[in-house]
Amino acid sequence: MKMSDVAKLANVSAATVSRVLSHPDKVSAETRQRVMDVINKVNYKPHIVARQFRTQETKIILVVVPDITSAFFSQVLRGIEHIAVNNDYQVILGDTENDIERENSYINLLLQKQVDGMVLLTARLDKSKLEELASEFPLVLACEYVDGLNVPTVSIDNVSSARKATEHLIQLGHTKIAHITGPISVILSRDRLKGYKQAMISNDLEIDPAYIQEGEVNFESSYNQTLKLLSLSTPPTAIFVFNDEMAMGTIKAAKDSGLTVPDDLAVVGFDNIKMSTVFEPNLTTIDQPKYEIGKKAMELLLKLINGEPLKKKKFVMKDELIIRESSRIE
Amino acid sequence: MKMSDVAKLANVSAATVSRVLSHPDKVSAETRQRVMDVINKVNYKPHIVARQFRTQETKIILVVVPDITSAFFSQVLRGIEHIAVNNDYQVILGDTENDIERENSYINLLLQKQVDGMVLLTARLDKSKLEELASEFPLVLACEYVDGLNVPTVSIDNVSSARKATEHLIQLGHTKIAHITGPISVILSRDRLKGYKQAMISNDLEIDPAYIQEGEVNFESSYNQTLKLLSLSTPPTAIFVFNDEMAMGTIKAAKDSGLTVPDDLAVVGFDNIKMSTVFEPNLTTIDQPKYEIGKKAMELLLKLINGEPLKKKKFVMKDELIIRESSRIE
DNA sequence: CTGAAAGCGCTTACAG
DNA sequence: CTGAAAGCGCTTACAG
Repeated sequence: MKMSDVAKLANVSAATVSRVLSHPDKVSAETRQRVMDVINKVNYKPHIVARQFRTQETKIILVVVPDITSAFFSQVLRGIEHIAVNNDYQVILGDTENDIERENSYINLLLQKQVDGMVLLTARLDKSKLEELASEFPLVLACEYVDGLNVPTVSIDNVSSARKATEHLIQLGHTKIAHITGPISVILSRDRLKGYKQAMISNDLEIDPAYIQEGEVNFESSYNQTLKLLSLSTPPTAIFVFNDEMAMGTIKAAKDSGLTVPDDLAVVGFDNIKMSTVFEPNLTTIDQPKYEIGKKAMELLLKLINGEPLKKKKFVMKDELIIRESSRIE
Repeated sequence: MKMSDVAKLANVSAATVSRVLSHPDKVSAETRQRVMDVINKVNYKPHIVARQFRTQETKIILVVVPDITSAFFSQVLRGIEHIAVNNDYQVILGDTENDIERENSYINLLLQKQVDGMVLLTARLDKSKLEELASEFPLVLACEYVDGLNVPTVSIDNVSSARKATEHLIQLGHTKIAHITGPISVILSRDRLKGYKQAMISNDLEIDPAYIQEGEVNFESSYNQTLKLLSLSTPPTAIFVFNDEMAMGTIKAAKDSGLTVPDDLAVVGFDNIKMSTVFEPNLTTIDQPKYEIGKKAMELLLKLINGEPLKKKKFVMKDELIIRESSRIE
């Protein structure tokens, strides 16, 4: 059943059926009713790909995620999805599993016009490549970003939030504060490290190079790096960790080493994923507005797609230090 | 830049360019090379929607998930995605957030031919509606299923695994065993409840109606239901809980009530999500082969799409009882 | 091995 | 308000 068949049954032209569906106000009430009756009777559904082809827009956007199983990104994704669906866009999921090759390959969907735009939740590609792409297609970065890149970006200020997290530990009286970073190739890791260093320096605390350990973004890696830190001749009394899942690994390592958190070791995580209030001790962490980041990113993408002007390109969302048991002194 | 432009530059017809891209063996090596040179030089990318329109297949499948932020479903999704991407399919994400209306609306993507097939990870719709849909479109159910429905389905045997979980508690000597179910409108909840009852009955244990509490699929709900159970005049000494996240809520409630797990209360969860080994005490649980379920479901969907015959329709994957601290007697 | 031609099912500018 | 016609960019059956 196609549009011309419906047209015949309703004694109108295909053009009129199309109008009834897409611009009902351009059709007389009487005709509209007659056409709608036929549509309902035969349960006609327009062939969307034909429409996409004709209008040259797919009403599909692509979201590229570094890890779909992450509690953090799935919340951002939900924010994106809500706004997308509310605006009649579908979402194609691009899970890269932190593989830059896969990140790269998803760009083809844009080049081949399979999607109208793209939200990158991971941005490991060349700056020049991204810039070129953004000049040609609607593109928004969220969570991850690229230094000095002139592309719409939504994120928190990772440097200042990491500084805030570290200063919280300093205020608790800690001086031997270690930091377990994420993969240093990722800018988020470098920015959080920067914030840690700023806090240490501005409080006249020495930064022991051995106190900075690079981890991977998972429980086990942080567990191991923590054991390493705890076996130093003067182990730290507090650790700021790249994210919450890793912070749980750190706490587990402390427990397994016979230490109590926060008494023997204070720990601060990052992201405020749901588990941070389930895990014991509850995690002190930096809350990122995950849903809002996704929402904002999708709103920007819609503006780009619709050719609306953007007032500004960098959107810094509000984070918040949330103090819980893993650093609280009773 | 379109195909006919490439054709002109290479001094061939558009048909030949198309063949170079889609059936290179049907073109002479020389011509193929000449065309490829032009394609690379001008960085031509075919317009995928035009191809979709012409071939009447989109190479996109839809996955409908009840909750994208769930640690369980994101693993299933990853299995689906891997097989999809390996077969040049893209995945549109349909997050219903347990809303049957949204589940229903995603069906339009199938009716409007925007996707070649669909994997349902939630199946709350009418049996007849699903059957009708499956007769017309490639459709696979996974995780959730519908009783007596003749549609390809991948899942574990929830009844027997729930029985196994309950019997584990019985073997530990427990007789006062409660069960916190999921929403009873969902078949998974009913099947796990059935398994619980079977285990109790076949071991001559009384099933106290007050020992069966319906929960929602989240930490808080199970926390509250557990408090209710623990305040009974003869509280249970063991609880089998619908899933791991809920089991964590149960354990938290026990702790907050001054009980020790597993000594005062043994707890068994379901799914074996990653957090079940991070949470303390580690959860005894039923492992579901999440990734493999997704993989299998997508493999079946591909067969349906390609018109290959299915040897059977019901695929029961292997689950496993994993005994950890939350029920272990030292 | 290659090309000319038809056609996939819509939408929209144009004419009336 | 409505219709006739063109055309979006490919693929493929057919002919040679």
